[in-house]
Amino acid sequence: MVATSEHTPQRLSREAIVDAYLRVVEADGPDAATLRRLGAELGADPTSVYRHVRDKDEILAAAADRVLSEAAEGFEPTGSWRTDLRDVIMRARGAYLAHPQALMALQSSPSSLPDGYRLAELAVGLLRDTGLDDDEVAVAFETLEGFTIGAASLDAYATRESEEAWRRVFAALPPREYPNLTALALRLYQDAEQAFAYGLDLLLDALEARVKEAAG
Amino acid sequence: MVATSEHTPQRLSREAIVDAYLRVVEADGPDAATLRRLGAELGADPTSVYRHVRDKDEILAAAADRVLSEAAEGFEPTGSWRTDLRDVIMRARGAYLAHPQALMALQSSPSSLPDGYRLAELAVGLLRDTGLDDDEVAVAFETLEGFTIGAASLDAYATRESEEAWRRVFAALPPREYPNLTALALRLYQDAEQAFAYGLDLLLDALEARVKEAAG
DNA sequence: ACCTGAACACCGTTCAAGT
DNA sequence: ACCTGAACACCGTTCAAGT
Repeated sequence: MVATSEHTPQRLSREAIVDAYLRVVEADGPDAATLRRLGAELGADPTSVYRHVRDKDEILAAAADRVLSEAAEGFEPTGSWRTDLRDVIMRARGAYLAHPQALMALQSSPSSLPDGYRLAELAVGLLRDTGLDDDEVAVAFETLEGFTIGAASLDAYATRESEEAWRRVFAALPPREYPNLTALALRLYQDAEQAFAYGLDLLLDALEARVKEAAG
Repeated sequence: MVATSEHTPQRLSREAIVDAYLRVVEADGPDAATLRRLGAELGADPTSVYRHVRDKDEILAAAADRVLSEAAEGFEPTGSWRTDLRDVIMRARGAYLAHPQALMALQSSPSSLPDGYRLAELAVGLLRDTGLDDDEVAVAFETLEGFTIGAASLDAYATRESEEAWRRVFAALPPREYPNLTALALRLYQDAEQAFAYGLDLLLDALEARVKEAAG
């Protein structure tokens, strides 16, 4: 019966703040997650959170930690590096799609997340399993990271309307100067998930070819 | 001697505003380009620009148009789709690295740039030259677009310090739980340009293989 | 016809005051 | 020990007033 943290009924905590942040983003998108809105969500003054976190970036980092570690939950390796790497990357994409702002904030202020880097650890491990040397593993990891995070951030902010708007913009260009873009316009941006999978499989194809060539 | 636009010595114009925007970003980065700063740069009241543009997004779109069309200047096709596509993509990367905010703003509000889509037109044309069918050309274009824009936006905001911070974060993780990430930490983020080129060549390798396989 | 400047509705954040 | 609320230094933007 120690319960030192029990006898003061603390209304706020880092965990509650992260809960509120994730709830707001899932309900109304990343732009709705202002500190004033978090205060309302927590039934507290907007500035109360500063008792528990240094600044907003710390909330985003804590949220990123939770989202990333949840995305890694239940991963089961099959033994095939290609299958497993594809799984890991699809999980990372899901995390970025759901919480682009929290995850992107890590880029500008790298921080040491307690559980958040399991997917990255898995990806690096699987790349090393291929037998490629560590210098190539490093750039291959950066490639997959850039493609995954980059494509996901574009897709996270895209809507049915913005995709349609792009098709219209391209279709409306002067066909003399833009014969290919106008011809292709209506085929573009039909299915972001499928386009990502196509690109990812291209990258995995090429990596597999590099592995065979290095082994042969 | 018509000169209808001459007899009123207009201090501001869309062109002058875009000039000022590009100058500020090149001097002090995208975050410095506030409307108040643009006003100071133009020797005018911060709100004067609203006489010439609807909102800030319109300034960003006009700047994107200029940056993109300049990036396409001087392109000379060699006749090899792979060589030319690589050139086109590297030019697009340069534009995104220099003005990430202006170019990224296009994503959320697609607009019909007068000259800005020449690189996109070239990329689509080169992909069609491979002989792949138009549905595959569409997803291949989206793949290259996502990789190029995504990697460039990450790289645009990265600094020597943030890269070093990431290496330190990964190196400091508990090695029992993160054996691969800690082992690889110091090899990561050494040269963004080289890592991008590696990834781009992987994608081009895979596309070339798809072309051969479709032809054979 | 064009520019100014006060004002508005937002941000994240600080700090003295409350309980 | 924790929370409040006024206040500050910023944003982009609107609109009546000036020349």
